[in-house]
Amino acid sequence: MAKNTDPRAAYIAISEVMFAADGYHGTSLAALAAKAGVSKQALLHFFGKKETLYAAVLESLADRLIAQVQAAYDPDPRTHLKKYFLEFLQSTRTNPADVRLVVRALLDSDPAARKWPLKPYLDALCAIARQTPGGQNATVGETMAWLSQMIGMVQYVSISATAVSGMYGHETSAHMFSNLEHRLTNAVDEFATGR
Amino acid sequence: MAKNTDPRAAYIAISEVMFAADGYHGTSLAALAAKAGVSKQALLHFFGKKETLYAAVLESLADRLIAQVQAAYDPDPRTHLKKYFLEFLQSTRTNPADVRLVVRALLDSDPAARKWPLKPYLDALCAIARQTPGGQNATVGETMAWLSQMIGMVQYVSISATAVSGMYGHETSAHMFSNLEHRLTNAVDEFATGR
DNA sequence: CTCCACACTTACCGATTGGTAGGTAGCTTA
DNA sequence: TAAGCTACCTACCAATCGGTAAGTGTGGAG
Repeated sequence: MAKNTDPRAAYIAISEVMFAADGYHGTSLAALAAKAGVSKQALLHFFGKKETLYAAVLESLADRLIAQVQAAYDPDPRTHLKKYFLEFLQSTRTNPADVRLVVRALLDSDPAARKWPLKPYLDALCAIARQTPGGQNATVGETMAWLSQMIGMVQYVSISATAVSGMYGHETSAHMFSNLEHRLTNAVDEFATGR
Repeated sequence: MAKNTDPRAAYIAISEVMFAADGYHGTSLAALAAKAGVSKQALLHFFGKKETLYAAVLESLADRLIAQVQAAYDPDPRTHLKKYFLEFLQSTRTNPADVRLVVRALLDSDPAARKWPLKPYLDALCAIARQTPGGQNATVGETMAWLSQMIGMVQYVSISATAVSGMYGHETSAHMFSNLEHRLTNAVDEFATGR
């Protein structure tokens, strides 16, 4: 019953890293099992299907993203947003798997399947943004549009960091991160004051 | 010899759409062949391996991206950039496959493999940006950092459009595009005038 | 008419895929 | 102690994977 020995959570953690690295189709049950040191059937025992395991990984990811938003809490919504985005940017350097998973989930999202595990995360950020002075005059659509651009910049910089490092050196890549810090802070101020 | 009957180009075009939709690992040779109305071996006859076909698709993509940059030419580099980014944004709505491919290529890019087919495209944009008054004071790293954020916003909005439409309605998604148009134009002015 | 390169084809291959069937060791509960 | 649950295991399966081998038909050059 102890959580530190919950095999299910351990399998999800291992699967997340591998799905993030190679995508859903690029990651086989056998490879996941080998990494976990068990047989395929240990995974199938808990999740039944590969698809269900992937869904569990995305759910766990969503929980972590929301927790990160809450961890950056500040009574002032503008400061809350700033703190969150800077920590979010920082976390993409120490833990790139999450961003890769989100982008892969976006790419693979089936419009027909209405299940969208990351919606609560976006809703949480949207609610905070609309508490700022500038956000009160903004519609949900405007707020979401702005949010997507914020998140998009962070995620794109993160996933392209590897390639950019290879092409132009890691200094250029590092520059992208520091440049983005200023841009994020400015953008939050811009939005929070209503432009 | 006539280009409109060149089977190789036709196979690349079909493969691009399918690789963009389902990724490299999610697209089988059999599926590609079925879409093209030929057998697997028709594809292997031209490309030898699936990997080579994928590389040809990326090369074709890079050519098209560079052509798009050149098509937006204007004697004034600032206008050139504005025209390009707006057309780039527009093209992501009419032809989402390209953006999806780029992002997938970024996600799947192997740091060990030094081949990076999209570098000429980035170099072309970088050269134009550094011709602007503000760009002349910027290092390559600063310019690349800025460029990545521009491209990142466009690409993220494009790939998340499907999911956002499902979650918040297509009006919100449309708002993201129009909002981004202004932001891109302003950002080019900001960069070109040196902040 | 012959030759031959081109653009394919069918037939087949071993390896790997996700998934099923059925068993088992160990702990917990009655 | 017997029953039952959890957390696995081995053994196996059909389908599909990327890729090879060996032709086939057609159209143009000599």
